[in-house]
Amino acid sequence: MPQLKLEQLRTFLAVVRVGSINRAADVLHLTQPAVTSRIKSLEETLGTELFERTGSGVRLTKQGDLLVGYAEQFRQLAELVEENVMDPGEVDGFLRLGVSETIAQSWLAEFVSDLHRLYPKVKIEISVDISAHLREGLLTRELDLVILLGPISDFTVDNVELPAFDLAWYRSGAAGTAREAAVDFTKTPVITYAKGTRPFRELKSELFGRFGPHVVLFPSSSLESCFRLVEAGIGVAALPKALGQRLADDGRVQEFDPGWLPNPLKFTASYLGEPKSHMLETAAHLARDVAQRTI
Amino acid sequence: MPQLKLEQLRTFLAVVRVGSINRAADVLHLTQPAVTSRIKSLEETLGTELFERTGSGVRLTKQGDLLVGYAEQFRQLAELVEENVMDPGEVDGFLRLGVSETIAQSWLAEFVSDLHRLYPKVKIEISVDISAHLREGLLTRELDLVILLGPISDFTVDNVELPAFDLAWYRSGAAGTAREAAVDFTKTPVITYAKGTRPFRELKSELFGRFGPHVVLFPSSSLESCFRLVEAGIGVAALPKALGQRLADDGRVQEFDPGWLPNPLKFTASYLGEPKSHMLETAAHLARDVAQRTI
DNA sequence: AGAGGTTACGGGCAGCGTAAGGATC
DNA sequence: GATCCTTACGCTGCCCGTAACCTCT
Repeated sequence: MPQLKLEQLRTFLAVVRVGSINRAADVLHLTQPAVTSRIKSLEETLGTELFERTGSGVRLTKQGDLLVGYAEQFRQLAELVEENVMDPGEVDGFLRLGVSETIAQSWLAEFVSDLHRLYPKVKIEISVDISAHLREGLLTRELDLVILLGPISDFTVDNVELPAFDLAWYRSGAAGTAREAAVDFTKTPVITYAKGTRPFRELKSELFGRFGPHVVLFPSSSLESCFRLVEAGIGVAALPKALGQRLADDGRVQEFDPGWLPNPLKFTASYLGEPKSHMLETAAHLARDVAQRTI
Repeated sequence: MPQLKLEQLRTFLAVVRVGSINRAADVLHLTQPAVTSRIKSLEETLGTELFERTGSGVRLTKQGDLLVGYAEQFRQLAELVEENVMDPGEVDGFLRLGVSETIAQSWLAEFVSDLHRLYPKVKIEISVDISAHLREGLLTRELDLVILLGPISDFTVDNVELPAFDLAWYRSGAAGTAREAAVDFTKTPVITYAKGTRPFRELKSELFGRFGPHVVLFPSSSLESCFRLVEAGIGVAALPKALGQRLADDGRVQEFDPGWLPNPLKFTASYLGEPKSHMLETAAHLARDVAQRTI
């Protein structure tokens, strides 16, 4: 009785992609019975079973496998319409955005603001986490776009390179600190990014190479805390100039030059190439533009 | 807010094809406000005007013209799904069928029965009319499939040739009629198909050539009436053997051989090639199969 | 017992038809 | 005034979420 609906096909593809009705429901922001119902009604209009219901999850039947190809083509076509005839202001959907804290502290607000202006109907969900978790989230399709210490070396992922964050060494700006006193890295704790992050690993390796294993590292999962610790004179830190400059101007911390610096932090905006989404591409490039404008 | 829907695109294409919301409503079996509403909602989801509303009808805007191409592709894709993954028993829709009376009197019932068995969910609407009107109906898209004295020489039309109806001469079977008496075509009225039909024209031309302008023709728009008139002894007629045989067997009419016969009646099952419809193709070929089986 | 899927049921909303209201020729 | 499209409005039916149930590991 009913006709084929694009919504059914999109739902079908989501289920195929994640291999489970339950997880598809999450991705689609629906309850699980709703997804079941959509699939059932699709099966009814086609007069065919699309999935075998096994005990643990679903598996495509022969007919279902056949439909996947057509459904993908429908998707592509809808994508083309969105790109070429649809007013971007009318594009609707969700964008689950994951960002590193460095980004959150610098130009995230401006990026989200611009993105919202371009796609006012798109709901943006923001998660701040370390790059390793963001990478995981992207690959398991829990996130759509991640801005992290990239690139992600996976052929399913497209990476847009963002301008790097130059680092600088900071120590307390308190009056008691002699401005010219040299910092002894074997005695002063070095505050840095959380364990498990690339900057942590690189800095640790660099410090070991230069000063031996006796350096003391205070990793912190909060950038804000890092600056607080530096300000309080607990230790020194190599942190993004883009974030430290303001505090240095206020005299709360001061920059110093021990003669070497960790590498700049190279971020990428990364997203899955399949299924192709023009909005995601645009958003990733918008991130680059905003970053260039801001840094 | 809403997503693109195939139904909207189908409606859009129908409006584009017939150039009017009113006529599209007829074709789609909807009221005219319903079509307006669908188009408006499509325009809203795209954020673009698709039609310029002139006083008399609608005209495509630039954006609308752009969408037509994509909508056609959606249509084709949906068509492919119907052909390849959909159970024919689930195909839904309308089929406006136009047939000549000769067909209606012979194998129409069996054809419709078979068609309904193959596509149980398709609503079939039957019109019986002369071939000229059926041709007109097809070209104005008021009919989807016509079975008539074809073919229709128009490149937009696909014609499937059906087995021809052989004719035979019939006169009354009443006892009073001498079985061997020769028929005088200049004295006996010749009953035949309605004015404006091809058999009428051909027979008239043939009779004039053989017997001069003094022959008397009684055209009738009802085949059943033709046989009644013959049976009552009003005149003679060249009518399809497939229809006359039964009456001859009953002795109500009798076949005779004046030494010549009009050409057999060649029918075709004809339908518009665009938009492509697998169901229509199948139906046309089914008509041929049924006819071959029956005649 | 827990994870994954289906069934049952109530409520909200989209979309249809009827009817009335412009606009253009 | 006729034709064509839009707007207004009530109603129906679809589809979602909640909740309970089923079935495998």
